Amino acid sequence: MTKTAEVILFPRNARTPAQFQQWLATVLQTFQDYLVTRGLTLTHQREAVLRCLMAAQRHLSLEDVYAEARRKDRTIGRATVFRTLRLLQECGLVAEVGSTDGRARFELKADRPHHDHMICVECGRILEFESPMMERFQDEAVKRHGFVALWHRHEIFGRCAACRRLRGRAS
Amino acid sequence: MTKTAEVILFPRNARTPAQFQQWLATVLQTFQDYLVTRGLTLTHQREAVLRCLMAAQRHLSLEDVYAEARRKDRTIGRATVFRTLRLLQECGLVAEVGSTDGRARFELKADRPHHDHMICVECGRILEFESPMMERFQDEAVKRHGFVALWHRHEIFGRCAACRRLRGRAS
DNA sequence: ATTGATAATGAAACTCAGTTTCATTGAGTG
DNA sequence: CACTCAATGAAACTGAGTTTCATTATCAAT
Repeated sequence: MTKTAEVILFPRNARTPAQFQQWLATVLQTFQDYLVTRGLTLTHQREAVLRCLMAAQRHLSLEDVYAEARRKDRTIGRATVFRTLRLLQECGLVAEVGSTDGRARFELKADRPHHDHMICVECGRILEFESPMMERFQDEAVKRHGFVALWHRHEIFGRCAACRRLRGRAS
Repeated sequence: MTKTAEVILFPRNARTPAQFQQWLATVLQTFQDYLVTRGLTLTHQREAVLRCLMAAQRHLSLEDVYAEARRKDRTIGRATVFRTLRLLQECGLVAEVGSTDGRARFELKADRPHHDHMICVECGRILEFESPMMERFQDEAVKRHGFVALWHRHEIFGRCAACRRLRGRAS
């Protein structure tokens, strides 16, 4: 299987600095609210991890977040990043997404409405797409089986337009 | 409203012994054909791994296959099971499916038409379902982005009807 | 401020599924 | 038979993920 070095996120919708601040405040508040219900506090390390994810233009792995956070604070540890990512997943702010290199990657769910992923096996690029119709039929299928969905993962692996143009259609 | 045709395929549709033999022969032939193109041979160990997967009534992990194969042949090794599973994936006979316990699990793709999975986070049960409508909208989305799909993974994690009845709706 | 309780932390150790190494076996060919 | 090379299993290795543990930070109650 192809070993891709990096997962690239398609550029997110632009945000003005003011919009970003607004968004930041909201998300931080959400996180803090969750922490409070657990008797925990929003420390500067926890905030740093969340800020990394919010500023990132791509899906980050634990190691990515660790390296990035460490650039600003030499003392932050892997363990804290790990534990914070777990907290963020528990409160629903962050989700793990698929990757082609065996490392878990994370994205902010609060960022954009629900979307699925197309992952290029050639270059590792991740294309995000929405399909309300698919969501609808999924909901229907789930209900039909008496199931209650908590989260889902829909990843299509294949070859993106750019890679097909470059290398032709041959496998 | 369009009616989606979903089918619960687990437990799988019964096969008569004769039908099973027919199926077995076909699948083994497919595997051997692939091996030949690579200058490899269908050894009894490789056949054993494939037979385990075909006989199984559930999704097996590497360790499951190893234990099962070892029941019949004390000498078979983990490494061979691992390598055979890789070969089976390469030739498209087998696919990795999601799990809740961190161990990769495998299923025969040749067994049934394409289907997606609902995975109960409580009991780990996997419900398989088809939704042609979802497939259709997926194809559409893929085309729209100039993507060519090779395979995909659609897993819905949640709580199955039985577990909800048992434990109530509380999280 | 001082104390005591407890949350939080980072470095390092540990886990374990997954993967590779390597010496040996086996199957096929000339 | 000798030669080649695929195939194998045991054991060693890998590395992302996770836990441990000694230390530090926080904060409430003196």
